Amino acid sequence: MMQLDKIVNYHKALADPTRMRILLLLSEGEMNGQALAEKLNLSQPTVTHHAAKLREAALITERRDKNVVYFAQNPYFIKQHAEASLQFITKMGEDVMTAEPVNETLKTSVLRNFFAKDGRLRQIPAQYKKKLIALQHMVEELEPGRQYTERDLNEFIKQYHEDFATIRREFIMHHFMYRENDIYELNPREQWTKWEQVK
Amino acid sequence: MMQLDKIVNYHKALADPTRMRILLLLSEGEMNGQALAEKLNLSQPTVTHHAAKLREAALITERRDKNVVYFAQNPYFIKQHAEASLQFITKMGEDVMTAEPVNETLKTSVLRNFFAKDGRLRQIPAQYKKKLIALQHMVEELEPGRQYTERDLNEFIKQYHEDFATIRREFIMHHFMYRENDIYELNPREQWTKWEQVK
DNA sequence: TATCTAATTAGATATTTATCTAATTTTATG
DNA sequence: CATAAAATTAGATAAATATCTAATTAGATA
Repeated sequence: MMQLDKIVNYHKALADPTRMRILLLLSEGEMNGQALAEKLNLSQPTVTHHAAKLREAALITERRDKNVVYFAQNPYFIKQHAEASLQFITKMGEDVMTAEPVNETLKTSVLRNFFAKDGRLRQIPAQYKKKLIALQHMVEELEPGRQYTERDLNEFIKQYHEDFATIRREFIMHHFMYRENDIYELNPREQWTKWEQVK
Repeated sequence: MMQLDKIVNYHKALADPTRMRILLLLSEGEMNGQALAEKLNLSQPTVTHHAAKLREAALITERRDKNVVYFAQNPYFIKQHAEASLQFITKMGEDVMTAEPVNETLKTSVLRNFFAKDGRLRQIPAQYKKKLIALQHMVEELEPGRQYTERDLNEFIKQYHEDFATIRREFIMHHFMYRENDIYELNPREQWTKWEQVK
């Protein structure tokens, strides 16, 4: 099973005290290999070794400046993987959805189960398809062509959910919106993330 | 560092495909050792081995009936550990709290930062102390001596947060309330979880 | 070009660990 | 008490992996 390996690899990446300490150090900000080696009292090759594993699991990113490589946390993926894993293990994907409906489309069921009567988003779906449906539902209330400041957008999102930062990021990530010079604007619908047959 | 080992062990427990498959099977409901061995095509000792690791990490529970041992997921701890780990790595504990205040008590800052103006709980604090403060804040609005049905209690909690199930469980777990015959009631304040000097 | 620094790659070693078979323990039952 | 069924424990083995030193590569600069 594909999904399973991915999740196991995520946990393998975190199943080592040295790598955990690296992430901990990086939570303060980026660091280069040498600095990490020193802080951890390890050789540089050892740091390279662990960095490779963390990179494979998409938990860190790297940038090169001259001949020094700076490592940084990738908090978005750390969070995504943590949620996906929890979901996978406990099948909590369905916990809001009491039972998988048969006579209604996925979209209807997401709208019914993840949004409260007052229209607020109960929780961000962790399953990919469902998340996209929820995002799209919100994004459809934005005005095409209008330029939103970050503040505007945050306020808009807060109507639905407190965690505006995550949702704003998702809007960009899935190409519902784009940002230029700190101004956010809707993408044309054709560019919105397409996913397989969500009827 | 103590915390670190605990979190690493949690991930070690999940960093193996066999154990992941066990949890997956258990997400459907409890199973005994033989059944697991058969489903996984492994010997019974191997199952025992993995079960021990999962138990050490508090991810499963076991009950014995006659001479067969039934394993079951411990979804509460799975979730707790996932959140604690995420928190630990990304230091998200402070993410709602923009900066650690100096001139106000922890309690004031939790109330200010985790509760919205309308009184709702933005998110359940993941840090232990802060979580207790938030729980206590809510629990103080319950009537001493009143007997709450589960429905009553859910409604009460939903005033604050959608995830009433988790919060209800926390109320019990930290001895703010107790349940008897499906009726919930406040514990006297003296029994509420005491924590170190949260002034 | 020669040299210096940071990083990676290669290769070796020791530790951890997933799995098995065989033996033992636990609990129930004829 | 003898037998049976399920589980655990003991011990062995093979695979995975964390770490090191030595050698190499990448990039910058004198």
